[in-house]
Order: sequence, then C-alpha cells, then structure tokens
Amino acid sequence: MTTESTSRSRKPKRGQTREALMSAALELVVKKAPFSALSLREVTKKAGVVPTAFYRHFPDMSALGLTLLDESFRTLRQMMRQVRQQELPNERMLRGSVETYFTYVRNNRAHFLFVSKELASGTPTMRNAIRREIRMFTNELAMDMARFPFLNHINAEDLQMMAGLVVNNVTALTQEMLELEEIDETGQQEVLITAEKQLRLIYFGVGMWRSDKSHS
Amino acid sequence: MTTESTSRSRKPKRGQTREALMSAALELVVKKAPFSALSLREVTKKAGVVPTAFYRHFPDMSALGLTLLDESFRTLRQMMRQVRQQELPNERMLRGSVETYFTYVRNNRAHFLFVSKELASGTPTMRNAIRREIRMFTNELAMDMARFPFLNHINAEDLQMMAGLVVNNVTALTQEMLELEEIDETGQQEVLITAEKQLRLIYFGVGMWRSDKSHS
DNA sequence: CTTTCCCGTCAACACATGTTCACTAAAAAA
DNA sequence: TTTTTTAGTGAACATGTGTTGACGGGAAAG
Repeated sequence: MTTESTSRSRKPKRGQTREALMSAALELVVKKAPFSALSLREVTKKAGVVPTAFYRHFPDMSALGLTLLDESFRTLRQMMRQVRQQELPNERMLRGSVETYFTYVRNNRAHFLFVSKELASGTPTMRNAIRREIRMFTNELAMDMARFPFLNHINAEDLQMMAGLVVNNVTALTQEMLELEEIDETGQQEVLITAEKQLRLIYFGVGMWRSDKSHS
Repeated sequence: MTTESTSRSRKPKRGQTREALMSAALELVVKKAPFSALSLREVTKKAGVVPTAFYRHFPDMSALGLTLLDESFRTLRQMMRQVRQQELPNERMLRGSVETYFTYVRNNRAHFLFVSKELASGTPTMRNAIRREIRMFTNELAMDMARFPFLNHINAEDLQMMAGLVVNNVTALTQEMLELEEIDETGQQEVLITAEKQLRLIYFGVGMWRSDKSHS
C-alpha cells in the first residue's frame, strides 16, 4: 500500500489535490462552459474538496487557468515534435502526418478543447499566449517546408503564407473534429480525408506559383 | 420632438428598451467576456434599466442570446449577398471581394466578434446554429465557384472541399483581424494582403488538380 | 522525541445573482 | 371619455459566490 488508501474522508491527500483541481476544471470546461464561467466552488466541489482548500494551491481561478494552459501547451508541443519527425515528403508523408495529428487530437480531446475555447473566449492574457504558441508552430512549419525539395523555389515570405494557410485549416478542422461525438468514427474519418485533400491542394497547388503581376 | 426626450428618469421608453438591452449585451460581450458569463443584472444596469424590466422583453438570458445571434446572422447574410454579386472572376475580382468582405468586418466588429466567440464557447444550440450558417455559406460559395470558367473541370466534391478551405481561412483571418486594435491600419492591411495571397493560391493552385493516384 | 510546516476543515462574512410579486404611469384601444 | 394593455419601478426572497480567519491532524525536519 503506497498511500494508506482508506479512501474515506482521510484528510491530507498528499499533493494530489492540486491535480484533482486541475482535472476537475478541465472536465467542467469540456462538458459545460468556457473556463471564465467556472466558479471556484464548483471546481472544488467536483474535486471533492472544501472551497477554501483551493487557496492552498492557487491564488485564484485565473492562476488555475494559466496552469491548465501550460499543461495543454506541453501536450501540443509533444504532438508537434512527433509530427515533425516524420520522414521527408513523399506522397505518403502527408497522410501519415495527418493521421498522427488527429490521433493526438482524439487522445487529448480535453486539452485541445480547452485551448480551442480559450483562444476565442479567454482573457486577453490567455488569448495572446495561445496565439503566440500558434505563431511558433507556423514558423516551425515554414522552416520544415523550406527543406522540401519540391518547395525550394518558393521564397521565405510565401512559405510563411503557405504555412499560415495550413495552420488555419488544421485548426478549423480540429475544432470540427472536436464537435463530433467520440463514437462517431465515420465522421472523424471524413474530417481526416478532407484534411488530407485540402493539404494536398495547398502543397501541390503551390507548384503553379510564379511571379505574377499585381500587389507589391 | 418625437419621443418627449426629457431623458431623465422618464418611465416608459417606448419599446426602445429592448434594443438597449441587446446592444448593452453586445457591448459587454465585445469588451468583456463570452455571452455565457454575462449576468442579467449586469446587462440591465448597462442598459439603464431596473433588473426586473428585463422580463418584459425576454424570458431569460439565453433568449437574448438567440435574438442577438439572429441579428448577427442578418448582418452576415447581407454581407454575403454583397460579396456574391461581384462580377465574374478576373484577376481583380479576388481583391475586390476580399476588400468588401473585410470592410464589412470592420464596420460590424461587434456582430462578428459575437459570432466568433459563441462559435467556440456558446451553448450547443448556438454553436450548431452558427455551424449550420457557415455550412450554408460554404455551399453557396461552392455553387458560385462552379460557374467560374477556369474551374469547370473540377468535380462537385472537390469544389466543396475548396470552398471549405476558403471559408476556414477567411474565418481564421477574420478572427485575427478582430484581435487587432481598431486603429491599427497597417496590421489590418497586412491581414488583407495575406488573405488575398492565400485565396489566390487556393483558386489558381487548383489548376494543378488532376486525377492522381491515392485515396478512394 | 519535539518542532515546524503543509494542507485540509469549518464557520462566517459581505455581496451578486435570478426571480416573484404587487404597484403604477403612460400609451393604445374601446 | 373610459378601459385595457404595455412597460417601467421597488421591495424582498433564496441561493451561489469569493474570501477571511482560526483550528487541527498528519508528515517531514530538527
């Protein structure tokens, strides 16, 4: 027995209350409302703890929110790393990346949902943090693309634009996927196929790119 | 004098309270929080009316929300109509459409912001209504594209996919634009340029589209 | 051992919230 | 005109909220 688990109203829960608070909040966000609509008491109740215990771990709700955001970012970066270390771009790579990505989304619904909601409805602090993170992803993607042989005739600015296009779409499709029931296999498969098609269009459509008339 | 405007604690405000409530709520959403975080009393206070007066116009807050959504949709459809009745696609059309669209966004910040926030953080009812509306837009766009001469070799399914790509991106760029300060002219100009570039890539990149190997 | 400190509990507060009810003045209908 | 309907007000309620303070048990440090 590791923690003397009588499980019944034992008082000090050995630092695991903090995590209980975090996952309680996360659950509530997933199945109820934006984080800003959660009340401290609500969270502590769901965590099985008295309201005042909250202050032992966080100064206030917004601190909890930022911690949750950090945790989500860790998930996101881990995903990014895994997607990036795919091999160089042959025809198959695209499908592979898309699949690993959306598998990640499925396995981390809560975090993706949290970020997605906060991006639109969070405090300015949160929104900025998320948008900064997304901009970082975009930059990394642009750098990766610069290494693709069939894209090496594209200048840096256009690569950035392309990467933005990709990220915007993946983001949108992610939100679409998150709206689906977890059971809806066919729906999820459709999103995946759409994603692959759209990315294919972006990647290979860029081949037409040549110096054209208008704009500076 | 039309409405006997002594303006000072005059009692019946002739049906204009309803609108006051709506725009009060809209303002609060714009500069404070998601709609779900607004309180009835907060709204009535901002509207300059006693809390109980609310019930003369709406059964509860969620009804106000739906009304606000309706109003926003009217704005959105009007915009769509105006963008659609642009001429057929020469090189200039793209820029023209992009400009009219984002002008609309600028002139209706509140409505676009409201919809954008509710899409992510609203009640399921709201989210579904918005997604349905967006799907409608996408379909109309696909139909419009079908009439473009240089796209008439694309089958319906791919057109739908293309339209989705366009809508996803415009949505994302809209949110980006809404994050900018209203004064930030250069920032807004940049978004506009990016938009045009990205759309150009989508529209003309599709020229490469030919029956290729993989996927069903 | 004793002391310290972490961490959960309980009681209590001041305040904001949604909603009710009865009341009334103006506008509209008769 | 009189009557009815519409749309505002005020007092009052039960409940939910963030936060404070003093208390105490168990784990870790001395």
